[in-house]
Amino acid sequence: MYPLFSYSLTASWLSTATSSMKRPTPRLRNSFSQASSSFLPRPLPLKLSRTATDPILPQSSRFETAAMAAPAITPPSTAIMAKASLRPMYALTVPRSNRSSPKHNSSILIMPSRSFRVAGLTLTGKGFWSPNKSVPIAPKVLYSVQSFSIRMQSIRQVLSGEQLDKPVKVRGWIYRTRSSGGIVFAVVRDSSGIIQVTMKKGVLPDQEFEAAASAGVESSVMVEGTLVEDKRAPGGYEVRATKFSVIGSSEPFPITEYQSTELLLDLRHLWIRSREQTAVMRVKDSLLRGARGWFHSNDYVEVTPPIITGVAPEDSTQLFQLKYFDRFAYLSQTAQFYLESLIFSCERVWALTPSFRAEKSRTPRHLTEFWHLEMEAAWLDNDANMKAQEELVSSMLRSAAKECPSELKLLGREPEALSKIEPPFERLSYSEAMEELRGKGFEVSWGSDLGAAEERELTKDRILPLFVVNYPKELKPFYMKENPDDARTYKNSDLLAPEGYGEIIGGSERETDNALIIERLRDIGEDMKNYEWYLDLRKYGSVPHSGFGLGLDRVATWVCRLEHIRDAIPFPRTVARIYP
RNA sequence: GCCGUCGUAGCUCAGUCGGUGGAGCGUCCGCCUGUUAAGCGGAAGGUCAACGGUUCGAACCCGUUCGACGGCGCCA
Repeated sequence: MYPLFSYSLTASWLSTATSSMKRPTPRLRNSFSQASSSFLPRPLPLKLSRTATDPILPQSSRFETAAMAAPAITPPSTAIMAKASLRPMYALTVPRSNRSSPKHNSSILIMPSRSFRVAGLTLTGKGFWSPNKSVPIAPKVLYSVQSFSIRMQSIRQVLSGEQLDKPVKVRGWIYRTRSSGGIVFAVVRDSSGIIQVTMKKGVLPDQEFEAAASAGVESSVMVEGTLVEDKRAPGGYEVRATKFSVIGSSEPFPITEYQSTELLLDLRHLWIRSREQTAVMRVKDSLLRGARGWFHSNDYVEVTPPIITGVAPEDSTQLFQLKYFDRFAYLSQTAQFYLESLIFSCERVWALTPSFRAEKSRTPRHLTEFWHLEMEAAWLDNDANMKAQEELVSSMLRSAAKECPSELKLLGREPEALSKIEPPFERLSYSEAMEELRGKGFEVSWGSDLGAAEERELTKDRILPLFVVNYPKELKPFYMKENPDDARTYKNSDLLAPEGYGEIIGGSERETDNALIIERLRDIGEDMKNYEWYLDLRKYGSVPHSGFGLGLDRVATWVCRLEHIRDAIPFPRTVARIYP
């Protein structure tokens, strides 16, 4: 999928253009808003070197291609985008350099959308841009884009209505068709949305009409036509086609309106085209960007721990074993120990890795392969650890709410409500949680774990996530730090998502006393040899430190209001399924 | 590891006191110039998960196997 506007080079020119222009034309506004204001204008050195017909430009057009060289010219005043052949192109109109030199009128700089490299410089006349002569800013667009062809647009862009009653061109996949004799309605989707395309017999060539009438669901198509407002069209806009072509025809699509869970899982590679699944992927992408942003602005270093390991940090029955040459290795179920060893240099680290659990879990909350977002920081106690967690989570939510409002609405989640989930989250001690549950008629006693039913009860009516802190030692792993206020418990916390979605983060301050760690390892019958390197970390300048692991797919399940975690990941891996 | 449900057309399902298998959607053909999961008419499409047993006769009763799904525990 081509982005509508390209990035850095375009941005640098456009930012300059914006600042020096009095009235940007409406069609350019989007590009300007994407231009980075911090990007300093850079003069582009250009020199014409030869004349050629560029194969990606219309055959009839003859252009001068330019090679990069000194000298420099100033940036253009106006940018327009052109579509040439099948590849979207970007054109920057350079104003006349001076009135006495009409040769330089209507000059265009063209670059392919996905490349930052300049593909060619075109001029109506021959000549060089002078190194010292600055090009005056023109008050209006000097070159009309119409002489190229209609630009390709994303459906989201088309639905903005900017091109109302004007020619538009979209491409995508047929989402649904309906026909009625001389008229065919095709709903076309692309990665950004759906729009109805209407084809009337006689308006477009018969051959193209027939192609539209017989094109099956999921055929990839390219359509040219006029964008009109029409209340009868879903979404309020439709494209009245004047040109229609099937790029890739589709056999009868196996997913119809009636679908069983089993079928959708077997046809996962096709089902992920659905609007819901697309929305989930976009939301997840945005959550991740929010997380990255938070880590970056808090001086965390993103590191890359191994996936193949030789040591089992927790109960080894949960590990996937694999043949590793002449011995065995395991797929990592947490990067924690590796992150702990990295804090002695980087101090604050985080990593996003797949984690693997060979548990035969059959629940809506478990995958055997999931995306684990883990953090570890030196000089951090568990209170600060929890503050980091709530800040991180709310940054992720803010990001999704800001970047994916329509996707969230499609999934039944109000973006405004999501962005209101801000720190502090409520903290409930394990003991308090047990009290509360007993008050609600649960038969639990101190020392029993919080099951799915208990977690649901604690969070079903909440809007904000809930921290449950200081669990009994028996319920948690050996590496956690003892709670000085209550030696029966650890300095740890679980973060439970609201609305009954359950645990999304497990975190703790780490034990720094090797004697205690060794004692606990002996108690659970671990082979000390496997932990030598881990114990080393406490021997050489140990520091108090904490960290946590967040289940990215679980967060996405909650944010997207999904019933099952497997819909939060494109190709779920569960006990029963590794296909497709 | 534990508890539960299901397997009939490409898809979703109905069908059984045991007697030669049905609908809707999809596909194909025909009609329809404003459809909204369009409508109307017609056609094709099935080793009733597999194997074994009971019976004159099994999609249906019994057994075994395979596959899938719902949930618990474990965790993120």
